[in-house]
Amino acid sequence: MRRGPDAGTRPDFRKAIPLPGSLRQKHLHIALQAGRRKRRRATGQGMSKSNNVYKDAYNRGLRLLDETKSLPSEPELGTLLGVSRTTIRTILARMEETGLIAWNKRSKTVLRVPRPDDFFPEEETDTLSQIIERSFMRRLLVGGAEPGMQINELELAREIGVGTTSVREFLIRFSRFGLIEKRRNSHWVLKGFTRAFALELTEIREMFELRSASAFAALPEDSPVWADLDLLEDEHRLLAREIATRFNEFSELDERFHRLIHRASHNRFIVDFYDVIAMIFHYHYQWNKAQERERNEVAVAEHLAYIAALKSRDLGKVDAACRKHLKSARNTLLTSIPEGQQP
Amino acid sequence: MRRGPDAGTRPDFRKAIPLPGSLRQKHLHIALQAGRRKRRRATGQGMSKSNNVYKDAYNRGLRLLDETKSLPSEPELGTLLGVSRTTIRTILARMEETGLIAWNKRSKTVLRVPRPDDFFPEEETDTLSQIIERSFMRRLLVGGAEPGMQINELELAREIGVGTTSVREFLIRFSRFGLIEKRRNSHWVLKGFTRAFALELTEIREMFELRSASAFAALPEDSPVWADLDLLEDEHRLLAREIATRFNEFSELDERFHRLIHRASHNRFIVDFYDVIAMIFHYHYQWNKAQERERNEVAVAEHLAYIAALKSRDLGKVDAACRKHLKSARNTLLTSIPEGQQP
DNA sequence: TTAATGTCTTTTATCGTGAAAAAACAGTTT
DNA sequence: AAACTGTTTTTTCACGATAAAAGACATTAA
Repeated sequence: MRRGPDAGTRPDFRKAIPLPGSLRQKHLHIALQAGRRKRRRATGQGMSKSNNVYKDAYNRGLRLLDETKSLPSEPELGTLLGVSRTTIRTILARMEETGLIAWNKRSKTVLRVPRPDDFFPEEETDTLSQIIERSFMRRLLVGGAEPGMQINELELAREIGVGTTSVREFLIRFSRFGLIEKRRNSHWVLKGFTRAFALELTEIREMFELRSASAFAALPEDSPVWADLDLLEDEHRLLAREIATRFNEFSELDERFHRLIHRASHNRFIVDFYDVIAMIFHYHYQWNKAQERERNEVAVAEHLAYIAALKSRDLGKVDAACRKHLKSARNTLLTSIPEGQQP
Repeated sequence: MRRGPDAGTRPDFRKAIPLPGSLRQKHLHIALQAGRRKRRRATGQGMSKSNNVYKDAYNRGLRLLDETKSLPSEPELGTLLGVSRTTIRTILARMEETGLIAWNKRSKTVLRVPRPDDFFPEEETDTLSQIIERSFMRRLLVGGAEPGMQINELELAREIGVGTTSVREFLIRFSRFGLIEKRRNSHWVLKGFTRAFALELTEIREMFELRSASAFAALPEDSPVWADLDLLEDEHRLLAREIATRFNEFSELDERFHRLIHRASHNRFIVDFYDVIAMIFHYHYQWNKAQERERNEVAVAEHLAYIAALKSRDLGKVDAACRKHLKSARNTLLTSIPEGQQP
């Protein structure tokens, strides 16, 4: 069960211990891009919480300055940026400090247009769980993560440079994706991104999407979803025309399209299940760039046919178009899974 | 929207605040059975972890003493009770202390049969998450928990007498049941055990179980599941005969039966989804005792018909029997949901 | 030499704590 | 009076610390 010739370059797998069950257990380490990432030091006291909410909202707030000569009220800004007034006031305070606005009670006059260096760096705006998820998924997909391996909370936390609580909470949330499993009072076990996983995932996906699609087609004329569908159709047409240069924008469009369809099921379990699919496809797209252009070109065409079928309200056509697209989506996913031996 | 005459005894709902959206948000409080439960005090330092694993294993270990005159090796005991050797040794130490056994290295001789007071009290053997779950579900089902209410981690933690971390982790785990939802950077919202919930749940259940049932019927002759099915059939027959007195044992049998069928799908998402159903039915059975005997009597008969259909391998019969049972299960669930008004 | 026991180390489960962010309250302005 | 700003309180998020439990290593008995 040795890995390829590069096995020596990733030295920190624990020695496998023989188990009663035939599964050999190893540990899942995260290989960090360039040495150990050391977050937050030299603060003396353990820093409790990063202010990424503020930083992210600040960056988004800067973009508002381009458009107007004065900002709206604090509560309005709050809804606009999706944060509380407390955070809005922190943002305004900094905007005043850096000379972007003049702030006096109700008047918030824009003094200058933001420069690139006014923005907080991207990586400081990420949620902790996003950081953890990325590290974890990189490790999972980069290879070297064999089914049956142990996942060690403490080790993960240390390697990513975060507290154990955050890692635990991440793993609990992540467990619903079916890739890991907890042993009571003990470690997590990696079930792995295997062929079996992909097949089980797509089985459910097909079941759910076929049902959602026929529910969609049965929706009344005056339902707002038809307008949404028209908009998405336009976007697909546009993308199809410029596919040579914009093929990497498909992933995002794909998700919006399928979510729209799933929402027609009016079933929270179906809608929520799309999170699993979206997660898998998100990382899969990032990782497997082979024939990306061709794959996406085909998919866009399939989507357009699927949309046409929906608009026809002909359940037979919908079923056929949906099946066809899901089949090729499954094949793309399956071919991207390395693996040769699986019982 | 006042609750019944006992409303005054549960005084601590927060005043509802009017919201932009028409949903009135209230807070979900837990009404504890007899005043506030104060766990762990007077220890000075915050106690980190209860030793319920030890206590539960100890209790189960006591039952072994009835059967033999001497206990097996430590590792063997470990696998038997499902705990580590460390815990086994703590157990043995106490058994020696209380004069239950004589322990010297490999020899562990039973000196006397355990008395009732040798056992740790039941409530000390519960997991923290079980405690939290019970409190939470009681509140949910006892009424007074309206959709749209806020769930406050801190408040829950204080009322149950546990740390916030445990409550957070519970809520994250619980969220996959579709009854609550998190607002980013803010509180949880109760979606409620509504008619809509029950319908969405049963829709998926029916989809999954029909598929599992036909997969089951298609299993080869020599598959071990047929033996399992035979055993379950016997248990059903036995229960049917003594239904007058043992009707409350059905719930557990029901779960085992359906899990066996779902396992035939060989799909982790289908198998895992049964957790949602089991959870709902578990609390539903506890709460709704109306016509319990009659309901269970009918269900046992339906199960037996279902089992016969499976054994016939006739897919048409399987489908019909499965549909029939699921339909009456859905009706039972639906009639137990109070609620009059739902948009 | 295998499988147990005895001992030591590591990991998990849980708490209290503190900063970030939200929410509530109180006072102003229009 | 409605909507805003200013201020205070509460809650969420994340950390380090610690006892329980698991796991690894060392030693001994069969």
